Amino acid sequence: MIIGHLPHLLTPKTLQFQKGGWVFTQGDAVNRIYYVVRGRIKLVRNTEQGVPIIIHIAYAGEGLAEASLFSDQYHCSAQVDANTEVISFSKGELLDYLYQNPDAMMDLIKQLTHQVRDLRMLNEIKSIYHAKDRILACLSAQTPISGLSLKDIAQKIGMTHETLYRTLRILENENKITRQDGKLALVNQ
Amino acid sequence: MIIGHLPHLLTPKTLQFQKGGWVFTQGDAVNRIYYVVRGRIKLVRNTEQGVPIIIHIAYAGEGLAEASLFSDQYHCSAQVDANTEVISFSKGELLDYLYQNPDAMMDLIKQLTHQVRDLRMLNEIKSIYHAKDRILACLSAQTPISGLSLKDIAQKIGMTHETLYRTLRILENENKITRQDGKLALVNQ
DNA sequence: CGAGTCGTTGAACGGAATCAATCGTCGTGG
DNA sequence: CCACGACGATTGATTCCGTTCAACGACTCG
Repeated sequence: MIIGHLPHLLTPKTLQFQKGGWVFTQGDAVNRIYYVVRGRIKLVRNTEQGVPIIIHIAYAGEGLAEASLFSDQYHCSAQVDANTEVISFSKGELLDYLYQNPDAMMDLIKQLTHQVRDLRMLNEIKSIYHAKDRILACLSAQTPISGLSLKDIAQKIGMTHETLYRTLRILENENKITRQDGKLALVNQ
Repeated sequence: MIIGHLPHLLTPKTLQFQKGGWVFTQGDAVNRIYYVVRGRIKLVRNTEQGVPIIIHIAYAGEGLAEASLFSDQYHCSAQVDANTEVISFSKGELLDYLYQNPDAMMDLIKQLTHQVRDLRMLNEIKSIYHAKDRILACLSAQTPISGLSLKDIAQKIGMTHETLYRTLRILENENKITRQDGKLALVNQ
């Protein structure tokens, strides 16, 4: 994560939010850049047609709308979905610091390229129609799901939690996967 | 795209591929970084379980596995899915150039953050169950689909082309969308 | 001219969503 | 401390709709 590499002079601020709160709302001026430390945050965009659409659900370790580093206003709202802790940095300070530290920039590029890779993979996993195959692909691909509840995993791979529970049960009975205290693992055939 | 900002001294190479050809294969040493100029390339990973999984399908304008900038071997294979033109740069030269040009790095960061945003949004769109809603969300969200065939769009938003055709017809009849020479557009209610 | 691909429509099936109910746990406040 | 509410995990029954398989016309490219 970006956080580990940032010097303290960047005046990070830690904030606690309760479910339902707003970290920022669409149209707000972008002054600070946020990262989720604990909890879960929903990014929602109000479209011109009036129908709000979910853009992303951010979990611990993720940044909120990093693209806002380069825009003046947030293009979406960030609604807290569970009790959550976020850390924030001044956008200006962050940009200045990056610009003067090639190593930090390169590091950020590295993180972003890995994020892109993971997201692309997740996208393809979501294209798999059958729940069984999707779950197996998710496990084969080492999609980062550690620390997530089953419900969150279901959300992440695009199926209802009911279907995830049922299909895990089937895969377990078929000896394709194992479950020990919530951790899923493939059985190497 | 990154390409526009790169100086000619980076010795770009342009290559043509026919369907079925391989740009690189899993395990190859990463010497060059590729971008799709025209056509379509499938990224495939062979998992330890032996089942190959599709990681991504790259269209014109996209980079292939930018994450490989920071690794020694490709972690997937790139198979040409249609007659395709790619441009490539030396990995070493590219890294050196970036490292010495903060503006170029910042520019790359900007592109990557936007890519991340787009991918996150696409991910959420794919979580929408009903075909109608998914298509409408895709159009509302201004997902970049221009230039893609309907078949490619179907692939991108995770449904079969048959379903896309049928649902577009329904949405057209319901006056929710319009189609003029293949271009889709929302009807502003 | 033929192969390949895209766009399109039809019919049938299967499986994932949906709604609903239960149980256990954890945190919170009275 | 206990009651209550919130939430995760789980299972059941039903409905619906997206996939699948199949077929066809139009078009392009070699």
